[in-house]
Amino acid sequence: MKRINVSKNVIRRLPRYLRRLEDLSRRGVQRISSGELAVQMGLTASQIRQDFSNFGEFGQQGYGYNVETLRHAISEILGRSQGYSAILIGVGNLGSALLGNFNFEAAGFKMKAAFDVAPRLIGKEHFGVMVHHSDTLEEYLKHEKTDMAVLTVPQALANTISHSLITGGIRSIWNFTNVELHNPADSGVVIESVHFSDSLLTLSYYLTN
Amino acid sequence: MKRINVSKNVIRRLPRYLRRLEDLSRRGVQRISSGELAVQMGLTASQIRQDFSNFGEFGQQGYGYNVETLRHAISEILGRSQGYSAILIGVGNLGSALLGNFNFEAAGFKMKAAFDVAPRLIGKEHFGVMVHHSDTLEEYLKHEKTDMAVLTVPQALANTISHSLITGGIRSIWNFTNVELHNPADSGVVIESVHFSDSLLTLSYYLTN
DNA sequence: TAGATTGTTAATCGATTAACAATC
DNA sequence: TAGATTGTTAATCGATTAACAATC
Repeated sequence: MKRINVSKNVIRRLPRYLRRLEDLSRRGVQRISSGELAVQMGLTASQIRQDFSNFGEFGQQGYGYNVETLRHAISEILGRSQGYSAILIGVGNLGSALLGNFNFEAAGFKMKAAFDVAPRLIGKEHFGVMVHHSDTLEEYLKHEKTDMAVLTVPQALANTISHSLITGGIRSIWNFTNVELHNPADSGVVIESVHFSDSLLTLSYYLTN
Repeated sequence: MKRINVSKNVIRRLPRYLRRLEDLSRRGVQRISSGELAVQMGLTASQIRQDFSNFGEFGQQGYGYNVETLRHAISEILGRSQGYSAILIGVGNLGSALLGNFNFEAAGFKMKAAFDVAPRLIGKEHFGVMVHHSDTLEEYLKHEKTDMAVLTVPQALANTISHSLITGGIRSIWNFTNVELHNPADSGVVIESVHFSDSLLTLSYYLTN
């Protein structure tokens, strides 16, 4: 695999390809051409072939792509079989919703622990995950190498906890706080933010204009 | 305002500008140049001026931008004062999290009603919002012009309900189901999807590569 | 074999950056 | 006034699309 400087746009399309391929696989489709995939996804065949060619050669002339092979390849590119370890900070409504409904396993993450300050939660399992007091977070990180932290704390705490996580050696943060986290350029920590309000305001723009 | 064909990239940046300007406003900053804003946001001054120029002239030579004026202008461009009406379908963990924590008012939406099928919820207020039976959705839409529906139902129901919403005359759908909704090209319905798993897989990619 | 479709090179299109006259 | 900074035009860069030889 070459993978020299793959553009952000391409990377953002990979999960969409994966979702479509999983759907095709589920429906028993065994092969697909870039042309057909393009129609289904509202892209051009050229773009699809260009995108894939960033990572290798997955097709066959005259045939197209084997759905299962391609699905697996993209899954690997996205690192879904890496078995990353995860924790969640902030077991409120949203934190609970993620613990209870979101399939972390399917994305290749193992949810190891949760953290909160509410006495009623601490020391108990919540959706199968043990909740610890937030004060023990730094100690936890010292002993448990953790690849990803889901951040679902109140806005006021966002950067404080983010700082603890980064100095504690976390490798990435999935940020739901709607706060722009401060991340030193040299930290190497990956931050991916889900900004609900940005999304809704974008919708509002299209509604208005 | 010209607004001839504003690019998607520009539109996606607007909420970020707004967030930054609100922050500056809160901190009492009264004016800012494109150069300073660029440093704070990790963009170029050129890009910022280009972006704003899509919508009009908000600055002043030799001075820069008045924070409050600019904040208000972008807020209006995004339609935040339009007072849109909203409903939410699917009062599960995630639906509840949004009803309870997300500030719809701040984004210019009034949450009018919620829908679910669980008997324990129906007919009661949930975070100040009355929950109706999903069977009454079509009837509701006939009588109440509704600008936006938050879709937080299980995946299996996503496209069925989405279809009801579209035929019922909804103007937009904020989709949290992680399902690609089928939307007839001529429906004119705006669909904005928050794909949690796409976001996490993107994070996973950066972690892996 | 003939038809289909890939991976890649070349052409085009669009977005970002640079430059600068206008002017506060 | 001089310095600062805008809005916009021009230049550059990158991403998408088109074309096509290779080949299954």
